[in-house]
Amino acid sequence: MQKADDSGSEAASGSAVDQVVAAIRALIRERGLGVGDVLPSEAELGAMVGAGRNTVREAIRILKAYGIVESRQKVGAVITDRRREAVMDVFSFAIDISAATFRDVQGFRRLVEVNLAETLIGRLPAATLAAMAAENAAMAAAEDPAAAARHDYAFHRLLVEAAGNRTLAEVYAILRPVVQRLMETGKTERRARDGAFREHAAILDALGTGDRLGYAYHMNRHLDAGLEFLPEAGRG
Amino acid sequence: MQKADDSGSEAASGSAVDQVVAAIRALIRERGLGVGDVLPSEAELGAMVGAGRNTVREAIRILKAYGIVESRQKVGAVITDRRREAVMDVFSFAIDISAATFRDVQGFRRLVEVNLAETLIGRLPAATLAAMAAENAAMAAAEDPAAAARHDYAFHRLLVEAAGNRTLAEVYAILRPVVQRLMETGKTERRARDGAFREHAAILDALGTGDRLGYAYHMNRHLDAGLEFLPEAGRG
DNA sequence: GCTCGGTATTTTGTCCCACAAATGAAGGAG
DNA sequence: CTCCTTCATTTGTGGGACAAAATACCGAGC
Repeated sequence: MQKADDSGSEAASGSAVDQVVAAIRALIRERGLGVGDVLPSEAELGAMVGAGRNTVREAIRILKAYGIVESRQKVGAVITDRRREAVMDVFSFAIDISAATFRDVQGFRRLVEVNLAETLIGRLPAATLAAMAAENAAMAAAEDPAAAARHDYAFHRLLVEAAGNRTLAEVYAILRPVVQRLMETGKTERRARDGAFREHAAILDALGTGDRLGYAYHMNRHLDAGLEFLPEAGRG
Repeated sequence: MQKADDSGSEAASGSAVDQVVAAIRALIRERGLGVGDVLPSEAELGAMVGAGRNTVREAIRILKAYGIVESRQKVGAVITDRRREAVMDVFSFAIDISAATFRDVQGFRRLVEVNLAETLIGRLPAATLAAMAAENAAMAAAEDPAAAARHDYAFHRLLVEAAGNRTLAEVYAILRPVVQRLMETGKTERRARDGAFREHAAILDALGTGDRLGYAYHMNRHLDAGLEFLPEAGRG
């Protein structure tokens, strides 16, 4: 009864569910569907691909988990874009994020943030600098590590967004759960939090005075310090 | 999709599937399950929560989409942590392609690739350099623009992957459709393709001789040239 | 003619059942 | 003791049924 072996369309990898996902992807692409458009009903999709409704439902369930569609009864599966929320949900699970992931993401931040000086210096509005200073002060004054981490992240987000590149900003939004959690582990000790505050201040100072070398130096130190509280296993 | 995560109980207002997801989360937390442990079978979970097997399957499907579990027949759903891959998969889904997007992505590439010199110079294996040269030659010799674009992208992928940062490599994999399409439009004219070939060669030369300024100069020029064939609208 | 309310219909949500496929486990033959 | 066969368990897929929700439609009343 299964193995319709439908040729012609996406020869997706393995399972029937994956094939349906691929078919829906193709459908979205070919028909140019965007946010607000509705997918065919589950029964229709099943007929199109030669799959049962259960299989189609599991495929749609994947897309829902991805934040790409929402389904409403009587209407069907509507295309949305809540992918960032989905990412937050993914990392809200109680599983610890591996040290290797932390290191890798921090390495990515180093590749990007340390080199932002060229783009930012001289082009950074005073308002942005002031906002960053405010976040830094709020971080130092925060009650708990989670709040401090939020302000720490906000500081860096302002920095990154000031570069004026949307792709970069979105990448940082994706990485936010990992980055912010790492920041949180680095805020439990008073000493470390004070160190981050001083590093932020030095970074701001370098940005204000146009000191590129100083910026790179302090940013490098700052990102290194963020990894200080990770277990030593799994170098990256 | 709530954030029950820390609260003691599992209120789980929403659908039955959401309740099962919450129950599994609670199970993972309470039993302290980690990577490698297996969840109870679908039938057992259904009995525990009072839900049908289909409902349980959809809940597990969400966790699979999140990269939290993998299921193998006869064994069951084993806990893994492929969340990073899952997140990247989410964002590789559908990217809108407009002139503004091209400009933005190219700007992101500039932020990253121009500054890779510090990381790469002196640490780039000869084999990688040779592979990049081979891709460059293949690009120049390619029959059609699409093939040339594939080799162009391969050249840059080798460069980026040589930095040894997984996050960066995965971000580039996400951007691949956009980047490669842009490369394709820049390969239709013979003159432009020859220019790209020479720029690649100059980049390789600078990498080989450790000429950081030369690398940055040529990479900047190269990325600029890639935008030459875009319509003028929407400056960045 | 227009508005309000009830009915009809479509579509998703959940459950049950059945069987196929995979695969680890147990048991038997050499 | 080892290898092979058989078995049992669990996921994978398909089909059917009914409930719930929400839109669409149609008729009654003003």
